Amino acid sequence: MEDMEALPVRFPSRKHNHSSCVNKLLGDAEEECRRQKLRFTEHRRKVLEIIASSHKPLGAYDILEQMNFSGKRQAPVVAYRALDFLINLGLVHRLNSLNAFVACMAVGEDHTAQFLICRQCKNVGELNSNRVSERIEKDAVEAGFQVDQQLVEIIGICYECAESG
Amino acid sequence: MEDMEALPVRFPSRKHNHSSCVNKLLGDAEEECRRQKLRFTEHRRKVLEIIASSHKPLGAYDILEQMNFSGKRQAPVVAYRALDFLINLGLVHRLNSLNAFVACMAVGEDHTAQFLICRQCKNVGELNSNRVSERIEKDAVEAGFQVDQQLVEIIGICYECAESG
DNA sequence: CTTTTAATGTAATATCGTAACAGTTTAACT
DNA sequence: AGTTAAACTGTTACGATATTACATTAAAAG
Repeated sequence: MEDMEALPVRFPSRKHNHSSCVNKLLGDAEEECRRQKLRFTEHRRKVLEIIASSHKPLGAYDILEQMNFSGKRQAPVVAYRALDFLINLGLVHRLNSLNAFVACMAVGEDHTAQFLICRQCKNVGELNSNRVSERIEKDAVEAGFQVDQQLVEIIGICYECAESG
Repeated sequence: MEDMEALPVRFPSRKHNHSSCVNKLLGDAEEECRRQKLRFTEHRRKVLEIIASSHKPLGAYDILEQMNFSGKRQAPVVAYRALDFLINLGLVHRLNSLNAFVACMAVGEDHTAQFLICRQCKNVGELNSNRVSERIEKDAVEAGFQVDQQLVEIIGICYECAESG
């Protein structure tokens, strides 16, 4: 029997409002940190802001470049530390096929992120399909494997790029 | 409706015969190269041999270390060139979450490799489930995304490790 | 207000991967 | 066979990604 629930797909449209989605994410971060009694420091805020301002995946060194407030270049470890923090909070995802990072588009929804990576426009969306994650879980278990973590990255062409040739 | 076909799972048992699976793979490689009129050179053979002799993923530099025949250290690019070749032939897979490489366990079967990575024994198996790949394909298409390539890595605990505590 | 925990600054280094280019081998074609 | 084109190799250098280690400072807890 097919599961007919709607797919919670999120792919960034070309014309959506960036600043509002950045603000939303920063708000979520603050709230989450308050709840968990974690510190939302300047570095962490800045890194989240940088990542959220792009739906294209950014490398750690790209992020680092944009952290030159006060003209001072930060050491790599600064970016990596903030990224680790944000990833643990579920606010940022790492794309293993690209060694790059994107903001989460479904904060707080307890999803198993599957990523849609457009190889033309480089935008990244999330296909958070329970059907996919359950299928993986079931088949792995059937194979005698106990699943802790799933990593699904789907490379192809997004709707808008397909449209425009 | 569920698809009831058997899962073609392959997870290396602790007691399987390595040398026979290495030989099989080398044989497949030779045959495939003959068919496609490609050259199965010394480097390529050696790299395949090294990878096939381990079901644990090996980094490019691990492989390189084992290429010291004639006491001479090879340059990294030597390993990467051979790896590219073997990957294109479908004889070797790259694990993006580990920056490492494993031998294919289903040569010539036209599969969309999904990897089972045991975080205890570090062995890697293939769960080549059409149900999974079709589910991903369908849901992505439904989301307006045209899939070129799937990358699925499943991290957890294998059967044998679960058994032995 | 002191103790402890968490975060930062800084330098060095490890790990992974590629570019560029000259030289050599192999295959293909007269 | 001799010539040409394509593929592979050797070598150097470098670029990109990520972590370790340790001293210092800031924040929270008691």
